[in-house]
Amino acid sequence: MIKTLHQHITKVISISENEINEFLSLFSEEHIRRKKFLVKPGELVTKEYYVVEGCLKAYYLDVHGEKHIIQFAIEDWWITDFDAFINNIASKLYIEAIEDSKVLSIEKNTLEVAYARIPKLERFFRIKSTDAFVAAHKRILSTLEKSATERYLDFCITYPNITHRIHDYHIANYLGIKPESLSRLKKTLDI
Amino acid sequence: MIKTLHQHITKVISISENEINEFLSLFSEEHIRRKKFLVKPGELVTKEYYVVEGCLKAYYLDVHGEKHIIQFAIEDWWITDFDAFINNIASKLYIEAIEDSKVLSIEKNTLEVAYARIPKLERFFRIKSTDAFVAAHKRILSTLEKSATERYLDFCITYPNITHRIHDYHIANYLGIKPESLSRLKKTLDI
DNA sequence: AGAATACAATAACCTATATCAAGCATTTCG
DNA sequence: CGAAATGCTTGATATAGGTTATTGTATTCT
Repeated sequence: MIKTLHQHITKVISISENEINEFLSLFSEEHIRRKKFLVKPGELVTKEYYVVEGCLKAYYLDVHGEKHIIQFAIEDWWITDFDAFINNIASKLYIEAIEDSKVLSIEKNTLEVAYARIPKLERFFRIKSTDAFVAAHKRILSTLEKSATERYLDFCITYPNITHRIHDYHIANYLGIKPESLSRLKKTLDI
Repeated sequence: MIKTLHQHITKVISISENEINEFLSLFSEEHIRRKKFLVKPGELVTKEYYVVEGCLKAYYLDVHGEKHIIQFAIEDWWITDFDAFINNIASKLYIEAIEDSKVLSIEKNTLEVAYARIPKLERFFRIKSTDAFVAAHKRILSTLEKSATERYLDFCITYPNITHRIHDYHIANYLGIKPESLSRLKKTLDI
């Protein structure tokens, strides 16, 4: 279980066996059932989660009660409310399991201590952050530039492994359209 | 000129005078005239820029030749094509001065060497990256959730210092709407 | 198995923003 | 200085996607 995280890290930085084992020992294994929550609005978010197995979604409700999915996370992805986690503020997000899932969690305080003991980890998380930043930028571009149909096709290509695991209304929500519109859009694609 | 960058960094991390001066010495001052480019598509992006004075925009042209502004940068902001810079790939962006501007630039290689000599800098750029990531996420949320009018009001509140310095068609472009729509939208706000 | 619930598809109508086109004001430049 | 280019506003019309409602089909629960 820890092994996938081990590989995930050593893919990005070179680090001694001692150091990485010390770091991995700081994570806790958590099991979370479908429809249960890792994070709810108003809570402080003290942990960051690495997904070992399953599928989760991060979403929030806007002032009109509309749900907006920000991120899906499957195996080998990180998920948390980064805004809340980084800035020590109350979460605005729900993070909910779509499937029964297994995650590895680490406390923010623990992570800070680890940064001090093993500076290479700063590098790992800096790289992860910039990657995430670039991905977020790409998503901004796609909403600015593309029609719902194009975004749906992009989604299918980029996340083939997620598409068949989650409902259409989740995808519609992620794309920022209504399920009815996604349905209409899919019909025109079949022709 | 270097002083604003000095303050910018010491606001975020604590670092000795020797270390920060060593780091600051790695930057070059560049002057760039209105309508001139720091970056053009197809180029490798080897530098990151800190704006000391002036105003710049980062934009790209989509397959239909439509222009999309990703970011404005004024005094005390960083700008580059982060995707190209981080992943050593050809840029897809234009970075163009809207006003005559002064920037401090640092080479990627130089920055990597600086990370090795002064590990605290990893921390600084990790924090900057996560901040940028969170800001990008907020922008995603706002395009998913808000009307053009709401986004315009947000823009005016968030960037009061930019609004009066750039043309409406730049703002429209940033908001993802046509100048005509922004004009109409502003008319309804006056009532 | 049968009832209840959740999800997907479709249709008719509505709204925000795009598109196309024209006119006016302001800035830029020979 | 005057002509040209640039930017803003306004009007008429088009379109993507939203809203509401209905029906059919799969899941889930007891």
